[in-house]
Amino acid sequence: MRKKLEKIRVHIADDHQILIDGIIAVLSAEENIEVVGFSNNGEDVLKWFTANRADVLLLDINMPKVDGIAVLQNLNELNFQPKVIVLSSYDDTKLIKEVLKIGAVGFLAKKCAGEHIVEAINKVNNGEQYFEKSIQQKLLSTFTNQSQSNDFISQDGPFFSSLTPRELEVLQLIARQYNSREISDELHISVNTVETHRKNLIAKLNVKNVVGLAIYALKNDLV
Amino acid sequence: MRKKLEKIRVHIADDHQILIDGIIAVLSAEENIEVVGFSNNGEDVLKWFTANRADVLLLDINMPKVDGIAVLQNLNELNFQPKVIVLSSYDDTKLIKEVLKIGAVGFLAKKCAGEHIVEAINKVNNGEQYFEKSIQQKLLSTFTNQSQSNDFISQDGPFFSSLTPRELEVLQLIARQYNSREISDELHISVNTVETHRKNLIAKLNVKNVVGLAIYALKNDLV
DNA sequence: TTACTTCTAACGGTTTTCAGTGATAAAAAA
DNA sequence: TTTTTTATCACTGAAAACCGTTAGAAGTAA
Repeated sequence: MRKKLEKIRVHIADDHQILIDGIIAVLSAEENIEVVGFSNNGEDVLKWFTANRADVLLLDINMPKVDGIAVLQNLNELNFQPKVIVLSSYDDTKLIKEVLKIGAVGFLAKKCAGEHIVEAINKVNNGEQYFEKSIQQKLLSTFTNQSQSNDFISQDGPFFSSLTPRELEVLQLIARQYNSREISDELHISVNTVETHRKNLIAKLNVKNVVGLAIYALKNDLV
Repeated sequence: MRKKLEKIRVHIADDHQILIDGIIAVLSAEENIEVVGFSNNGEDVLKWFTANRADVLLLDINMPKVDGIAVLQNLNELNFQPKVIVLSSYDDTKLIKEVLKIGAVGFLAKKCAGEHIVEAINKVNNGEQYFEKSIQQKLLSTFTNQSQSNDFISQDGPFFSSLTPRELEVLQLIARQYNSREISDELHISVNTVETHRKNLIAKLNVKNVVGLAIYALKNDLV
């Protein structure tokens, strides 16, 4: 095991510098891990990775300018792709599935303890996936529900389908306090169409009303 | 200066354990600071302080069960009161004024660097206040605006009046997707009353509709 | 005492949302 | 090519939100 000499290169991306400093402090105790860079927004992450490389990227979803989702999508075009562990304030199963689809290999809720970061970094660097036990259970339970209720709309939304581009547009405008008529003006479509999109959004995201939509938009940085 | 022997006792309250671990790691480098406890929700903070004491409390606003605001209000009843530095995701001037009114003596946005924590802890322990420069400027500018526009309703809301406890309650329930009838059930008041509160909220916060209210609630960690 | 704030409640009317249903056409995927 | 997805539009009726205004009771502060 003379691999000990090669440290795992880690980049941290989060808009809360205080959290980055904290993680750096936690990781500094690890001999085989080295923090080689950090960014406070998605744009800087992408810039950094054009000129540098890291083995593992700790990526916050909720970031200004370019959000974590967009970062993940853009990272796919790199030659040397880092293993991405997503950091999130919310252990939302939809979000987890979303980021897994687009290349993340680990997921850490910010409410977890610092020691898990070390474990996560080591695991993903070894080619494994990393999830906390609580998240594992959540994922398993939803998968179970899904297979149980295979031919009707599950509680978690219709087959976890993601939003269409148009739905996203409508959602963003809703979160900007536009009402249906204003959205129809903005997008040059009928009010009826807007209301259809709105209804589909409420169903897909499994929320109760506009408030739920707004909160979803905000939590997912769509505003 | 033989006071060096007495370390500043710090308690950290945040629902993100990962952040707590980080701050602990940062503070562990300081000889005159000792982290003597932490909590992941407001209830635990209050429990801890009934049996223990600390010089400084780093308090997150956005916490489950009992939020930071409520913690601040309850801390006033303690015999030995800690100096409270509020941690927040957003450097919202309204929120800052709110927490200053109810006893906080420092304010740290989570996007700030870890080194500021040390500075903040030392300052408030010395009886001073602590704000970042960016926040200082923000506060100054709003105070300036306030004096300039003294006798009419400013863009920032009517005289920056803060929300009443009841309005806060209603707002929180709105942000949880409750409709007026459900809120009236929950609070045991008439639907009309709820709607009055709702109208006053929309006017006070200068938003357009429920969506605006929900977003305000989320941005100010009221959810 | 007066004035102010907060909480409560109500009325009348307009606008918007929401649920359900159905339908068409183009594009994309199988 | 057939099927599915996406985007579009329409109608209805019920529920909810929104607007403006008024007003009493209770508590607090000047």
